[in-house]
Amino acid sequence: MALFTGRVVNKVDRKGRVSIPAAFRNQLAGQTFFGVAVYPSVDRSPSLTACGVDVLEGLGDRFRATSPFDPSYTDARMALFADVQQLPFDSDGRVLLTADLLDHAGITTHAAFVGMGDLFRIWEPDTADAALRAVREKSPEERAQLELPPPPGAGR
Amino acid sequence: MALFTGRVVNKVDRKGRVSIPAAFRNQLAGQTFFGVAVYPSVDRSPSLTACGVDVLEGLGDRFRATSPFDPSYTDARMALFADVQQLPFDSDGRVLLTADLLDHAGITTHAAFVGMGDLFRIWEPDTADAALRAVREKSPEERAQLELPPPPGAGR
DNA sequence: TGGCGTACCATGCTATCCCATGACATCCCG
DNA sequence: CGGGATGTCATGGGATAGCATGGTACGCCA
Repeated sequence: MALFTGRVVNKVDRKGRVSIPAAFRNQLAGQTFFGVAVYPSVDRSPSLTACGVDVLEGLGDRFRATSPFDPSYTDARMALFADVQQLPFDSDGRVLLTADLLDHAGITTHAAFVGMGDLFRIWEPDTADAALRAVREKSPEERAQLELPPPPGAGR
Repeated sequence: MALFTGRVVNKVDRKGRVSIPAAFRNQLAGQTFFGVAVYPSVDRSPSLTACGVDVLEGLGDRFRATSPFDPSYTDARMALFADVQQLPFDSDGRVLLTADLLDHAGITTHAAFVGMGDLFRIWEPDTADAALRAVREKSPEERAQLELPPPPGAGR
């Protein structure tokens, strides 16, 4: 499974293309879709969140098991999929970020890729630094207490 | 399998023709019917819901497993299938939206395609934006709580 | 024969592909 | 341990095919 770590800054060219760091791209090899899924971060930070499409396909399968006429899941379907762009890699491992995405993150000439485990984020580099600094400046005690998901099989 | 994501606006010409976005159309390649199934959204929103015919075929198979004489399913058969139009792609990947469908969604010159996973919706663009805004403006906490289908194999 | 619906053709644009270049980092061999 | 060779990676630009869109010709049915 994909595990994204580290922080890399790459250049965005005049066409909006940007190389996905090779370390990230290699994590995504062997998927059904050779590219990334990117969406504006849900926490309203000026950043983009990215993952492999297999994550979305797992979600899609769950909806596929429901009736296409059941209105219960309409909001969830929109919230999850409407803002997601599936960006294919070109032959050199680059993707074309849409104007919407660039605008949301305030990215102009450079993009910072920040590993977050099974996801990664794309920032304007200065903004990324500020966000990282905020996390690092927490005291050791605070960092030790950061909320983690429960381990698998934990009681409910 | 088809996974529709993102939002695209295309033009509707004087004849009611509209290009299905290539990203969506390619998801539908290799189906038994080269086109889309479209019906007025059942949640009474002024939008159309669309999917590949394979989704409906799956539904049809479930009815096929029952007796054609069993009156229990008569209403469901009518409710589900009567309002569905199967619209074939022309040689350029366009479909001809009927006056009924255009009217239901209030579409005149432009149509917004919104990905919803295994389905997508077609809206009048401004109406789509309003609906999307309503979803986006939910807090991250609310969005995390949206009702999802149960994961496969979940208890019943 | 007229009207309408359908299929086919033409065009401009944009994204995609492909190749070239340069910078590193690594590896291998002396 | 040093230096050169090799391959990967990031980046830029130009050619090409695909896509969205508009228009026209044809055929069917009334």
